[in-house]
Amino acid sequence: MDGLDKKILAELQIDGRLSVTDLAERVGLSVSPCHRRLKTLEDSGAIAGYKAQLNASRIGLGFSALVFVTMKEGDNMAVAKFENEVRCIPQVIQAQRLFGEPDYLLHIVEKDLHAFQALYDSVLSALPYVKRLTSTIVMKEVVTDKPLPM
Amino acid sequence: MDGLDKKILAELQIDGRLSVTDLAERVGLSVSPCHRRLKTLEDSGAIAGYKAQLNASRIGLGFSALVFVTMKEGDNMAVAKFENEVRCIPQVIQAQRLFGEPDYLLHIVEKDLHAFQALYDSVLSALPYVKRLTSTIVMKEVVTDKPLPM
DNA sequence: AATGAAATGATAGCATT
DNA sequence: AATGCTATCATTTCATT
Repeated sequence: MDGLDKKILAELQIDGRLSVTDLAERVGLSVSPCHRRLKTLEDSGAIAGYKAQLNASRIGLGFSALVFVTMKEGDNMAVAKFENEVRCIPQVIQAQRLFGEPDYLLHIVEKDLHAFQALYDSVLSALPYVKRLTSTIVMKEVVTDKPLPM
Repeated sequence: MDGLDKKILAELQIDGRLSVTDLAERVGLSVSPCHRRLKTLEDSGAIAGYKAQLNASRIGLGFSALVFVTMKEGDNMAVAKFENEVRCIPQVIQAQRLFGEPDYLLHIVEKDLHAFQALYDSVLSALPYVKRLTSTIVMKEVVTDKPLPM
């Protein structure tokens, strides 16, 4: 991974739909070698994929909350089972396992506070091996989806 | 926004580099109307942009932490000044203002624990209007960049 | 508001340096 | 490893239904 590869990654984090022609021009390469480098970056897994960034509130998801999860002592499958359940909840758009307590942070999006309450009562509270849930409402996204520093 | 628009958004959240030709086929439309809908979704802001998703640890950013920020009582510019400083820190890839205390959650990526310590001591501790910082190391990303539910 | 067709432009493979 | 060339495929506009 040299400077040209880093330039390619930087450009594609700003505009993931750049044509290889435009990309080549921006990084100062002609089309073919740029295309070859791009494929290598994709195949190596450095580029995991490409995604459209949606404006959540424009598609009816104006509410966002964080839920901290503290786990009970469980058997050695507790972690895997809990994580699999979490992955199946569409409103959980991000989940992280932490060192120490709480054990997890879940980032939730919903239509509004009422929809969140319903989700909390019926789905989140029913997650297995959970000792305690603590939630915090997000007031504002200050920084989202920032390009990774390189 | 009808069902076809939602299908278009769902597909582009899975693969943001889909050609309009492929997209049209997947949503069951011919190319031109699909192209027209896509432009409308982009122009309306429902699609904010497109981005390559990078594998952070593959580009030397194997360390991730959360930093909770509690603010001092400040003048009425405190919030704006703090947020502008936060936006300028490349390692802060996500920042949210919360209701109640703590006031902010910052999501940080770095090369390793040492790089994080350096950032913490020299940059994060120097942020204005801050009363207290609390940090938590992320053990594992369980869910990242999940498509929004529609 | 969707379709088909046609001109312009992009992609991807291959031969060359 | 980068370049230029070329055939194939995609994008985008416009006329039609």
